[in-house]
Amino acid sequence: MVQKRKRPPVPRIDAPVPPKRRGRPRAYEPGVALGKALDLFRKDGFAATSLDDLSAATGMNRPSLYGAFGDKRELFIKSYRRYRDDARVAMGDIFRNELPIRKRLERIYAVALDIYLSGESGPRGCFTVMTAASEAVHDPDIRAMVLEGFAELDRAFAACFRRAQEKGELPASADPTLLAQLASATIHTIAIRARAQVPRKELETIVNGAIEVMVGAAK
Amino acid sequence: MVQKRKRPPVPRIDAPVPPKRRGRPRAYEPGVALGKALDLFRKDGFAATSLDDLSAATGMNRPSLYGAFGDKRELFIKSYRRYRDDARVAMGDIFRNELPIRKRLERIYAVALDIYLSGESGPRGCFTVMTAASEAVHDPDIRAMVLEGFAELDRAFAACFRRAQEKGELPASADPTLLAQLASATIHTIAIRARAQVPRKELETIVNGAIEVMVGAAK
DNA sequence: GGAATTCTTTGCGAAATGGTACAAAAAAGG
DNA sequence: CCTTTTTTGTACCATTTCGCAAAGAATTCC
Repeated sequence: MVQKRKRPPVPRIDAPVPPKRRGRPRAYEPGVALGKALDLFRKDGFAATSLDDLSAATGMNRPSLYGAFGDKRELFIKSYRRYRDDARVAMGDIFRNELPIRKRLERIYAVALDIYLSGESGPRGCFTVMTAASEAVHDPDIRAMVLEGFAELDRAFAACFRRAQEKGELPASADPTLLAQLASATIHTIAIRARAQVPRKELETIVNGAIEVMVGAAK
Repeated sequence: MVQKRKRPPVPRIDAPVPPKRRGRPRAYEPGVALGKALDLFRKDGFAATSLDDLSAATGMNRPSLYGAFGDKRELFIKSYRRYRDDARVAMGDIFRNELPIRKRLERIYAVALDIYLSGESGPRGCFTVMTAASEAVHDPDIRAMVLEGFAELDRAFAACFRRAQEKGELPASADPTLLAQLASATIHTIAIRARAQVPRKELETIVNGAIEVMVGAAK
């Protein structure tokens, strides 16, 4: 007995080290594949995206897709989760920051426009809004996710306005919940209009006007 | 020669009289068939609606559908035109009426909610918004129609606010164009949320808040 | 090296899809 | 009654769609 069998390396919490899986190694990275799937779904929507399209975009053939993510609907749901997670990190800092309310709103909408207008073949809009318009009607699970998405945005905006009110940036008479609904409505209208290829300039005009009404006129 | 061949009946302008067409008579009424097609497209969207579905709903078989309306895309476009025409007549009176601005907005949103929440199997939302989210991205013709729809609504709202301003219901400092964009944004947000089955009560809360901001706070 | 495991590849198949060809049917014209 | 015109009904075609089964390849475990 020369030496005890080499112990498996102590798994560090944040180790990106491949954990020595057992069989044939994957030919794809689940993360990037899911990203490609999300891109496609955002571009064409659920119904108009075929498994062949998804297969081509991810580089995985259909059985692999199926094995990794389940059927088309499950893949769509996982793509949506990914979108929400991405959006959360993109927005999170700004929502949490302690900037003046006006500055904060400006940054939020700027990031939103970046997200909605990105896309090589046309602006991709807001996936939550797109999904609400299509799949959410007939699929209860998807509907629940979309509703949670709306609610989360409403809450985040409301927290912003409440904080601003506490800091005296808004009059005591202002209603944070109401303002939040207006802020969300502005998000929704630019998301939709972006999808119809309204140019960024016009969307920014809408945003600036809305900000003016929300924090300018009320001050 | 007893009598000159009976002249074709003088065509009264609004005569619903069948004009004695030449061949086999139609087994459907184009108007109602188009209405059924519109219902389907609003429920499921373009991609998820098959010609079989359309055939079943209209009672026309596919060749007849094709002959009457052209291919699926043309049928979709004609359905959309029909939707816009219907919406115009439903909204037209209210927009033209000389009611106090607040009353007017209340009525407009009430009618909008009726349109968006109707539908036997779930609320059908706003067809313009739905189409903007899906087909408008890749189809220039459809995109043009959607953009015109947005613009028309913006203009109608702006005219409302301008008129209210002239009548002294709004301060001279108010910006009708800006207010119109807010009013449209409110339309868009309730259209989307309706589609996600947010109950009417909540949508009315959003509407009331928006009206308050637009004409209440500004007064 | 052989067994076990995990993923990939090929290919199939049953169903659905958009669109059309063609004959039969129903009406008017003569 | 025969022709012409227009619409219907049936049947079909080529393609696409989703999903899966079965065999092959790459890797670890013993």
